[in-house]
Amino acid sequence: MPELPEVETVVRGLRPLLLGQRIDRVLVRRYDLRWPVPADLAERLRGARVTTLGRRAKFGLVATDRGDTLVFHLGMSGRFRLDPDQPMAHDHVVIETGGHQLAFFDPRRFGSLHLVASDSLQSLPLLAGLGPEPLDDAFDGQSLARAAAGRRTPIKSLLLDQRVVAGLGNIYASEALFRARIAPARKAGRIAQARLERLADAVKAVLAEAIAAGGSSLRDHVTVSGELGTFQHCFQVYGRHGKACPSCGGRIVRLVLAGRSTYACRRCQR
DNA sequence: ATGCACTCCTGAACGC
DNA sequence: TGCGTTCAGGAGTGCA
Repeated sequence: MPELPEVETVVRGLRPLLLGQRIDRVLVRRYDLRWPVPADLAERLRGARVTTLGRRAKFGLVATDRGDTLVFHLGMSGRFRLDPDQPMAHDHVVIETGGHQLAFFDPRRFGSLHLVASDSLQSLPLLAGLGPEPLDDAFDGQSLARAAAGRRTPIKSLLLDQRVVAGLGNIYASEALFRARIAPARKAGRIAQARLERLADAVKAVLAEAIAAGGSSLRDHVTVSGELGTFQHCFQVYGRHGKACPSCGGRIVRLVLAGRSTYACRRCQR
């Protein structure tokens, strides 16, 4: 589920629930997520008031008036469940606030929860190495060209490198390359600047559209309230191998790059 | 330095 | 129905 548009959707869903609320209680059921949950997470959050909610790449940021920020990552299967009817096996952390219960649910436990000082988020190594936000001006054809220079890695793999652009994942990398008409296996360093500019524009466009649609829902709910994002209906290539290219009618193919499924139209993308 | 296979974990979907 | 296999939206680690 969660790439940048899905995390943005989750943050927007959490904002009205959490903003200005006092955290009454935090229950940690499992500490062994992708990274260990801080042993003092519950006591440091208890009694704190939520001041802002934001996002950096695929990380959600929940700042409190105690000077700490809760940093969450949803991994592959993470979700927040609002006021669950019944506790589920993978509700690893439960936050009680404003009369609501919010469960961090993550079967595969590839997600994580950190608590860091708000004035030095960079002290968290996971955040320190991130590249520009794709929707910011700092990310454009030029920054992409600098990152691609001399690199023999497939352009699709480069797009997944969070140091190059922070927040793209497997779905939107394929979709952006289709829009830019660039073959995903093409060596990054051998793509003309003009085409990289088109690619940067495509990245921005597909992410903006996906956010507007509430993200994509494949197997999971995206939004906190349990509604489904709808952008999966807009996929032009992702998961559509064997189906017709929406542009030329040719067959969409599936290939594997650096171990990740990749989808493309061989005729449209060069 | 670079590129990539492997790894963590669980569950769903598929083939026989 | 049941069982084994494959795959999944992430990303750090270690190896060649």
